[in-house]
Amino acid sequence: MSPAPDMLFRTLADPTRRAIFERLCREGEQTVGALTVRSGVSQPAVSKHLGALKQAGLVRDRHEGRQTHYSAQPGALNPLIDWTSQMSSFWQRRLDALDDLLKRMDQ
Amino acid sequence: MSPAPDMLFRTLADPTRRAIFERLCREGEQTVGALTVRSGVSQPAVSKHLGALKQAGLVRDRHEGRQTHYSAQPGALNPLIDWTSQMSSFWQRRLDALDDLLKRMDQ
DNA sequence: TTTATTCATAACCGCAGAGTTATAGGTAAG
DNA sequence: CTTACCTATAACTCTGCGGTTATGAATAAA
Repeated sequence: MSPAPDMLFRTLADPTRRAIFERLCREGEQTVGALTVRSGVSQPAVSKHLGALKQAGLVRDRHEGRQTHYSAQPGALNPLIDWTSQMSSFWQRRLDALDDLLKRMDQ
Repeated sequence: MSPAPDMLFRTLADPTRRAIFERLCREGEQTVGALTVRSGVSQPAVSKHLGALKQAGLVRDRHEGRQTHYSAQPGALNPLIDWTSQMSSFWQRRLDALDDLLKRMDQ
């Protein structure tokens, strides 16, 4: 029920938006114009995606003159990592319990 | 561009569907009826969500008489883990490069 | 000052998808 | 055989959102 993973999943669900985030991770800081070029969509669309990414805490913006530079925000993926490892631990724990049970039945 | 993370993100983006998956991870195998009870939505809605989860490889179904048991499929989250760690490694690598540069400028 | 550039916002459109009710298929119970 | 139960599918509605074009605001260039 924690809101953090929800926001991240919804934000990263869109392929275009995730592609933008990936580019920022791979290539570092980019201006809106640079991001727009190979995005396959219009500049306003890119701006909206960047707004969503920013609201999810996935990117940071830095204004310099008349252009805005965006960069990926590292730690933002942590809730996602936490969630996945938690899910993994759940079924792992249940496997352990099953293993335990079988071992005790063995004796 | 790999299709695996895309499917997982889209499937897990919906809160209701993710809640169902979480329950299966926490509590293990469940029938459709049991999952419907505290889901807040109708039984057909739950069935559709389970269908989506199954298509994404996140759950497995087991037919027993007139009821169907669903269980979480452990390894299915691996592409997600890979993707996040890859993104993390990207900006980590760039931070290392920056660190290197600063160190060399220092001398 | 005027013009050009860069980005964000507004207003609108179309569609994917999450929800519903109704119902069919298959299995257990009477 | 008939009835009741469990799940899946069909058909439909409606909202959210990703896309567009048009335009505004701010800054650089001429």
